[in-house]
Amino acid sequence: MAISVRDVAREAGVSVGTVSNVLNRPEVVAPATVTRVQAVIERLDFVRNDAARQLRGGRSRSFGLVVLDARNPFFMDITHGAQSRALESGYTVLMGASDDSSHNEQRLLDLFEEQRVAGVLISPLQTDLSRLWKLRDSGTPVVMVDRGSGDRSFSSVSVDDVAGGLMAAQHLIDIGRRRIAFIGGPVEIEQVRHRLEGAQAAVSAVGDATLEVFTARSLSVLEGRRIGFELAQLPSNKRPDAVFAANDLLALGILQAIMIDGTLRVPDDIALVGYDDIDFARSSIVPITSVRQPAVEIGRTAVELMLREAQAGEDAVREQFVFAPKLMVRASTGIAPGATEQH
Amino acid sequence: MAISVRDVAREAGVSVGTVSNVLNRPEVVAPATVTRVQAVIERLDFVRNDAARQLRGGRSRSFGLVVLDARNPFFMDITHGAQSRALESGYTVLMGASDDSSHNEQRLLDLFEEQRVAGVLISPLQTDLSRLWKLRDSGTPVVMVDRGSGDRSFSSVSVDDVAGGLMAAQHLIDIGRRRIAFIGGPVEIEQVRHRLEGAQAAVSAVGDATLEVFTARSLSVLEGRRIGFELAQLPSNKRPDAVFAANDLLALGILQAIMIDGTLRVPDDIALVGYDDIDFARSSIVPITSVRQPAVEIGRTAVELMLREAQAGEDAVREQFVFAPKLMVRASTGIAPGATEQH
DNA sequence: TCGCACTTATGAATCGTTTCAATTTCTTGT
DNA sequence: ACAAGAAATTGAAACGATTCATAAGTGCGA
Repeated sequence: MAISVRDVAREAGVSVGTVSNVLNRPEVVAPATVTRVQAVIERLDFVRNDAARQLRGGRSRSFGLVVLDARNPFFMDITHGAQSRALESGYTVLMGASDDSSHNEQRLLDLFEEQRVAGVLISPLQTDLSRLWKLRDSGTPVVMVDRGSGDRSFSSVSVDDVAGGLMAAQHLIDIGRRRIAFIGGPVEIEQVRHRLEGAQAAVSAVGDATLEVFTARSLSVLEGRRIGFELAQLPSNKRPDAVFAANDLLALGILQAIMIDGTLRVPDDIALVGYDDIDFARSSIVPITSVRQPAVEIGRTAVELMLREAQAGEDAVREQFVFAPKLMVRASTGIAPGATEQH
Repeated sequence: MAISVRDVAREAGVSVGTVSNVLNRPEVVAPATVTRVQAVIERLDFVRNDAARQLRGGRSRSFGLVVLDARNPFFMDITHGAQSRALESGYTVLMGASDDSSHNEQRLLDLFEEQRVAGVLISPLQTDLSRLWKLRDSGTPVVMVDRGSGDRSFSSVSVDDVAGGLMAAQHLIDIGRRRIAFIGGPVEIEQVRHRLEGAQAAVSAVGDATLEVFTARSLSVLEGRRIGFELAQLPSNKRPDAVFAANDLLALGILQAIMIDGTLRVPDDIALVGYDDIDFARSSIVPITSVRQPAVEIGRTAVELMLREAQAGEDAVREQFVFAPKLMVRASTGIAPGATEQH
């Protein structure tokens, strides 16, 4: 059924080796031959079989990317950045989501290993990195995304989450809030823990400020809504006057719940800060103050480090790239609605 | 370096054929042998080489999915649905975005063809489907996603866009609007044309209603914002009193522009209807009335049809699955903000 | 005319898995 | 104890592209 190099070779009156050369290093083939073979390729609709190519070559020309949540615009942007950088160097990106389940994470890594991907970019769920060590030992370079490599044993691209958490909480304190709620989870996610850590640092530096932690089961709009209703129903003497959500999806859900409930006003009764600064944070009912992370850049840089590491081979230098977060202040912490927003 | 079936066979004292059987049909191998071989596999950290598998098998166990815009939550949801259904049957989904460029579309299809994917799911950009015919002729089943197959030559999963456009415009007319603007593009996208068609039908059925068309360069938030500013600056006698945007991203952008500009109120001065009903439509500054499409279901169903078609082989029955759209009315066309929204 | 260097082309070996016809081993009933 | 049939195992062939050592062809100066 399918046409192979052999068919092309026969039809063009050359050997298979020559066809392969026309495909991969035309400069070593006589121009006339190149033309003739290409004509036959065209005529027969020959399409290279990537599996055979890969089998012989040992490695594929794809990177595997494991994100925490494929439906979160933040990770979409990372993926986008990674794809575009990879494409520039002739690579493809296979993306999969672990969706807060380390079982899924394992499955994806197994899958990528079977595919002999040229490298794995991962925003790991667990603190246990042994699987990643094993992966690298078997010859697959690994780069951590949106997560630093504490001991510098992996290349990584991350944003300083402790600093981000700190600036979020500090901002709430600066606008006069004292009963702050941190909403985030699952705690397995390092990013969440770091943001909380930063917030705690800011709060404990102020005598009369308190930080109450609400654990979320996932970083989703739905979960945010659930918790938002819970908050809205608290008696006013138990209710926080500010919320710092571990990501924008949660923040959006919380905001929805508060609006639907209707008894509280944002930011008057409750101020709200999110994290990631996804596009939709600025266009929500009340535009949400959020900690910005350069998602597309993170994706691009991760692939960049990957390419370097793949090039260098065994004795690769591990690079840790850390971006600085930036607070985007909007109506949910006090800027009047309708006023020109910060960019 | 890497362990192969041969190594496992040697170590376990069996033939390679038996190792393969343990991997693929353990029921034909004696239980004791299965155990022994599996132990060796475990011990040596053997990982199947998918390329070799595929080469021998002729086809990969992945489907290729081409969407119009990977960062649009609507397509994210389709992807999500497709992934989850595919996984249930042991398949993987490779997703790529054409981003309004038929060049990208071609590149992706070429890539998928080289990979010998088990099938291609595509939301095609162009009306010219010859590439898809060729693809199918070469043995790759094709299913159209979010787009009907007019002549029933392909299996497809779509939503009745004409009906959707009609109900959107009809709703605007019902709430008393007469100067309606349709904002959408590029016109190459069939979905956009159909939605416009539906809107035109609704408008032309009412004597004093008019429909003005603004062509967008892309279906993005940014483009929506550009057009939104344009609208906001029109003198009141030239300004539409209602906008029907071809998707929610555009609608969101338009809304942002109007809010930033600050001279107009939604829905009082301009009512707004979007399309797709992405999660973020209901949590925007003014919750947006939108035409709902069951995105996750579309993805799942597309893979379902794909599986059937792949199973049936040559003489496959082409099925056209058409979902009905549903109007979700929210504040941007009049429901008081804060009131409980429709679900 | 010969020899040397250089350009082209060749085709067998290779990658690692799966398949399947052939062979060996095990059960059973008599 | 033996034949017949079932169960388990074997190993060579095949998938299709790439590589590389080798061979064939060309040009040119002596």
